[in-house]
Amino acid sequence: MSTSALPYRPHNHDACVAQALADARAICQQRNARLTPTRERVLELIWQSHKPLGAYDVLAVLAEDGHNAAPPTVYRALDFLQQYGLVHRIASLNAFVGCTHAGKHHNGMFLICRSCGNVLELTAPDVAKAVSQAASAEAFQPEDVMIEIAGLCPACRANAPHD
Amino acid sequence: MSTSALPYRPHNHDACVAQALADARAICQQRNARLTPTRERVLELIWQSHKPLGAYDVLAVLAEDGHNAAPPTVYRALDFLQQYGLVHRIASLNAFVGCTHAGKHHNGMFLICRSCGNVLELTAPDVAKAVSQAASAEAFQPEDVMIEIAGLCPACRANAPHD
DNA sequence: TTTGCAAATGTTATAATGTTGCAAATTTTC
DNA sequence: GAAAATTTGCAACATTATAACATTTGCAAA
Ligand SMILES: [Zn+2]
Ligand SMILES: [Zn+2]
Ligand SMILES: [Zn+2]
Ligand SMILES: [Zn+2]
Repeated sequence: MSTSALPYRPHNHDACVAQALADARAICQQRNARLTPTRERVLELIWQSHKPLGAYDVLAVLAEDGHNAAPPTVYRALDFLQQYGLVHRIASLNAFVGCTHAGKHHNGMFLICRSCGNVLELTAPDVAKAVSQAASAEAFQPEDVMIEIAGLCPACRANAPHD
Repeated sequence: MSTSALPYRPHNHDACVAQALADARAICQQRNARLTPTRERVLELIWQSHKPLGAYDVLAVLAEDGHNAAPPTVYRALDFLQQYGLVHRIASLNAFVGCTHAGKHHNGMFLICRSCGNVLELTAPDVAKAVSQAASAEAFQPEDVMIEIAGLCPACRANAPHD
């Protein structure tokens, strides 16, 4: 069962999603935030795909669910999930992925495979430090750091070595 | 004269634009690319504003020029300018800025002030190295690195210290 | 000069992404 | 239970970007 869209590293993705949802519930409870059914469903949908999911992709699945939702429903849910660090928006793709470090204070850095579309979120302290120093050197006060790297993942490199 | 929209650091912005255009002409000639009037005008408009300019902002100015352009005209010009490294697209803003390192091989890193809207492009070798190492550690082959940092520029920090 | 081709532009329509505003429903608080 | 706050439903709209095809332009070979 599961892993129809082969993720970046093989694993039981159903368990992966279930864990993410459990974490999300815990985080929201701790912070007195309401993980309503719609919000939870949106989070689940985003997690089920390791590939970034667009807002209108989410909307389409909600429609299949029988949920007669309009764009604001999805965008509001996504805003909420972002606010609580449960999903990230990938600006270069206009799409969203589940945060793999939810709850922890972190600045994600995303490796986006241009071939298979999978995305891996990393926390790279060296990168964060270098970015912070570069900003400081300009007396700039960073608040939101966005790092998105498009390229080829290991699997796709192996499949197409001469590119 | 000029500098109606105060840039990040004070300077004669007309000269700044003129230099950028001269550089662009040289780069295009060297690479046998045609910097046509529309392309050059779009580049000029983008340079005239230190703040990122949206495609439809460009379109509006072209209309004022009397140039009855449609969206594809602008997007094509922008594609061309990006391809030759003359402008960058800021994904988090859906907008474009002139490249301050045109011709040189570089990966821009952008400091975007959320208060005044100005953008500073840096080349930070330490950041580039750290990113490259982090990607290597995942056996990922980076091709396009996007770093956009939203925050407060020095001037705006000074104006609103307690935020 | 003319002809032929590729690159660039014009034109129309449409797709994709994201927002505003307000009313109704739900949940929380008192 | 009533009042207040949060969340959702809904309709319209705004912004950003692309597709498809016709036309023009720049350039070079015949
Ligand atoms: Zn994260
Ligand atoms: Zn891949
Ligand atoms: Zn640049
Ligand atoms: Zn500023």
